[in-house]
Amino acid sequence: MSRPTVHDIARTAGVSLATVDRVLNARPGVRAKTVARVQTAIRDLGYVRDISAANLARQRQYRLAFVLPEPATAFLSAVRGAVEGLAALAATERADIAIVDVPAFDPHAVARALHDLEGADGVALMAPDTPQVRDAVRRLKARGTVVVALVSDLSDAGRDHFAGINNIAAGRTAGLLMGRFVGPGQAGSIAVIAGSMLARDHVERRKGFDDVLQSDFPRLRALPSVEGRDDAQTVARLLPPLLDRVPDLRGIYSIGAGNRGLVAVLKERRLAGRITVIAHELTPLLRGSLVDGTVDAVISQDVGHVVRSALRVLKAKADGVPIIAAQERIRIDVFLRENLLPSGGEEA
Amino acid sequence: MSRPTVHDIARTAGVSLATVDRVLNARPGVRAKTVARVQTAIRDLGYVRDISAANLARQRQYRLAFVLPEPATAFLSAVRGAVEGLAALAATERADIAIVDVPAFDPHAVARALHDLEGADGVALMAPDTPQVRDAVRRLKARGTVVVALVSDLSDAGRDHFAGINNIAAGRTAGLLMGRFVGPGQAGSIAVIAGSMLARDHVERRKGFDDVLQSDFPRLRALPSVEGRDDAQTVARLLPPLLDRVPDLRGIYSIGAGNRGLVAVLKERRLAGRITVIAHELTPLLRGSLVDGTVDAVISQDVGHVVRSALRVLKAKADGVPIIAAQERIRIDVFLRENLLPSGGEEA
DNA sequence: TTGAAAGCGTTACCAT
DNA sequence: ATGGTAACGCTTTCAA
Repeated sequence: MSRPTVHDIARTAGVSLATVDRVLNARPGVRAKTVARVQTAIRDLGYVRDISAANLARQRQYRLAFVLPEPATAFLSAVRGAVEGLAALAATERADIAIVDVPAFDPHAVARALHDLEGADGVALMAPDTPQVRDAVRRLKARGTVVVALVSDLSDAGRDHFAGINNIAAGRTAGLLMGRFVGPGQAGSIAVIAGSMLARDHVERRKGFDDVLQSDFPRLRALPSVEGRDDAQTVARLLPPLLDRVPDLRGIYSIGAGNRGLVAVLKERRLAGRITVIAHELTPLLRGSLVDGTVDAVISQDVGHVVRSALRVLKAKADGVPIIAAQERIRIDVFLRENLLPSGGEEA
Repeated sequence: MSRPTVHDIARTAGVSLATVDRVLNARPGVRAKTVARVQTAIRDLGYVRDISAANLARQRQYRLAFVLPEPATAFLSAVRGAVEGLAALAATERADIAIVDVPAFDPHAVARALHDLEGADGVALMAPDTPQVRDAVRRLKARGTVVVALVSDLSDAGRDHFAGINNIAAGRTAGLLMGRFVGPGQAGSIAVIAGSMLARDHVERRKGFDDVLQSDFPRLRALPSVEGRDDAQTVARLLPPLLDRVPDLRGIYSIGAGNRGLVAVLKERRLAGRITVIAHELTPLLRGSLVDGTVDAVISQDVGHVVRSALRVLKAKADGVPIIAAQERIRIDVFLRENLLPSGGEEA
């Protein structure tokens, strides 16, 4: 025997297909008694609905958008690539996904972009956690659009879900590796490069890092953040003076992007391999730097996962069906020289 | 306008639905000229097939099996859980998944089990890489069944695909972490506990571990493997005499299962936190051991990924459609105290 | 409150 | 070599 269908239910309950459908979708216009009869049949037969067939018949189309910052860092390009790939697939599954670019670090531009997105079923958003952004998100939500924060969280009130890693834990992981790699009982300074302290993910990573260093490696001192604006040029300009001032440098923690600048400085000063360097997001540059020993560890998140998770949540919340929380937890990946995958860090 | 359908193709090409279908599925019985006309229409309209509708109409049922060793270790239970979960989902997608238990380390039992699986569309198999197993696999394949090796590889001739991590790289990762965690320039011995040297994954991990220690940390000496048979009791029995003989022990590398025995011995001897311990597979026990500091790092593979990947490959190969290699690469996960996820290590 | 019948996009059988 | 038509499991419109 194969799986029971709506026809089977209709037959055993002695009603028509239409009535079965009404009960199945909790639509009104059915007597309580009839509902009960159908429910019984459903239970007895162990019926489970064929989602594909349902969607086929329903012809549902989801209107979704991903809002991403510009200009693109290597990491953001990877995110964009993942979204584009998913958009192609999602088209098959009745979802239209638009990508909207917005200047980074510009809350007003984000607000404008969100305004234009009125009427969408769902929006995934990577933006600074500022009042303007939160207001715009609230307005969108009031219109019935589902909003998911991507990679960098927005405060609870402002979004329906967060798709990304726990950035405090990511910072703690970096701190633990830094302490252990520098060596037991070693003393010295650790330089920290961040993109912007407007970016909530950066703030959180810094906090986690500091916490672990303080509690577990008190002889290591984390210096104040250099703000590199996620830009290689800026990092290359700000880092050397810092290095000149710090005689006991044991490591560098790069929280955000602009790592090309960092790597260039390290090589120029012949520091590559002589101090412990930890950075975020497995870009091609950092992959190469792991291989040649310039960087010791990369803390990462699988952009494919993040984006797919955001899409799943967007669809689920748009339909009002519950999400499986455990399934949407994004792992904090640790990459070292030896556990790099042959090519892209992608999977499914 | 919505997406073009077979009807649109039929209309613009001036043929019937049946002919369109023949072309779409590369079935014979269509004049080259007609094929060309249809192809053109397909291209012009930018047609992409609706998989759900196709599957609905096709009513294909896949008969699949996962062959797993008994008795179950914690890791194997996780694998089984993942398969069961997937089986529930897969039922929705027209796949029947059976789980077949086979005594571990018994190649003949595996061969018998495979014999009984004749007629299946696909089999995922976790078994020792021995001649009997390889022969049985070849017989299955001759009957048209797709065979995927799971977690532990079978030599190339014997299977269609391997779903699992690169175990040499996993061993190298363990070696790198061991060397760096023990500390720069430190000398001493590392004990190695394996399950069985019949298990190909264990052999490969050992090799990778040794290679890195030799090349990058020559002052660390890896001792000959203790064979714990993946059993806590056995490990607890064999480990103490070894510890007594080694005065300069700096670390322990546990390649397989039976880690409850290892942890017990470490605590009894008050070694917990005093030597570097690295093990495989994020079981509840090892998760707890990371938290309390008994174990320093766990190299792992996401069983959910492994199992889903095996299923995808099984279906694809059964249908003769190509797989996307990059998508089926399983990551080597590194878990430390700080990057543990709240609950199960599952995701999607 | 209920039912009949026509779709959704694809495939498959039976004619021609 | 090609076409007509009835499925597949579900939803939806219209009528009763």
